[in-house]
Amino acid sequence: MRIATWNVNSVGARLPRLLDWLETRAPDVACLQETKCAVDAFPTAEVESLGYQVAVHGDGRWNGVALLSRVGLSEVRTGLAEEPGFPDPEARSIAATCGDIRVHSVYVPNGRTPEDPHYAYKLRWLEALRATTASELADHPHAVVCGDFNIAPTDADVWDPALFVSSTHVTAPERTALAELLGLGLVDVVPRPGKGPNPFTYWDYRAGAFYKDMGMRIDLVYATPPVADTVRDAWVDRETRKGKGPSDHAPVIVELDR
DNA sequence: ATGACCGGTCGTACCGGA
Repeated sequence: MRIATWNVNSVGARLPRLLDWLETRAPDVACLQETKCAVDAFPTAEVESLGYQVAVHGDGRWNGVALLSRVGLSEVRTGLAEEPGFPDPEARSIAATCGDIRVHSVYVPNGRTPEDPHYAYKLRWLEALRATTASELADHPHAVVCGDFNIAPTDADVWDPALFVSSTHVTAPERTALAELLGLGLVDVVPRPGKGPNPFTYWDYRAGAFYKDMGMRIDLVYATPPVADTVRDAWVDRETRKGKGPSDHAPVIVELDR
C-alpha cells in the first residue's frame, strides 16, 4: 500500500500535474492540501476517472484539503471538534477510512509572524487537532495523520536555522504542539531525501531556493505504531517539484507492507 | 540543467504563502 501527502498549491493551477502524478506515482491514498477551491469546483470527475474515490473539504479561495483513495473511502469527517477559526473555521482537515487505515489530511495555519493573531490561531488550531486526534486514535489504532504542518520539527529540518530565529515554523510553542501530538503515540515517518542530505519537502519559489536546496521539512507523516511497523520505505518525491509549473511543495510517499 | 515567485481575485495591485 502506498500513501502520499502533497500540498498542491491550488488544484486548479496544478490539475494536469496532479493527474499525471496520480498515473505515474499511483498512490493508493493521496492526502492533498491547499486545494484552493470550493467543494463544487474540485475536479472530482477527472480524478474518479483514474479509479479514485474522492472526499473534499473546501472554502473557495484559500485552504482546502482532500482525500483520494482507490482502496475504499468511508466514514468521512471534515473539520475538528470545537475547531477554532480566523475568525470562522476554515477547510483544513479531512479524515476517512481507507482500507484498514484511518487517514487524516491536515493543513495547519501558517502563523505569519509570532506577533500576528494568526500565530495564536495556529496554536489554538494545533490544540484542537491534538484533541480530535486523541479521540480518533481511541477508535482507530491503525491511523496516519499526514499533511502540511507548517512546522519544522527540528533545526535539521531547516536549511539555515540562523535565518529562522524568531520566525514561525520553528518556535518552541509550535514544536511543543507537535511533540504533544506525537505524544499521543504517533511515530514521525521521516522520508529519505530525494537528493542531498536533507529530506526537505518545501522550497520557496524565489531566489533559486530549490536548486540550492534551501528548503524545509514541514510536510509530515505521523503514523500509529501498527502502521509505522509496516513502513517499507518513505521518500521525498523531489522530481515532482521540478520543471515548469510545480507546486512549491514536493510529495512525501510512504510504502507500506500491507 | 531542477535555474532565480506564484496563485487568487473583481485585480490590472495586493494579499497570502513560509
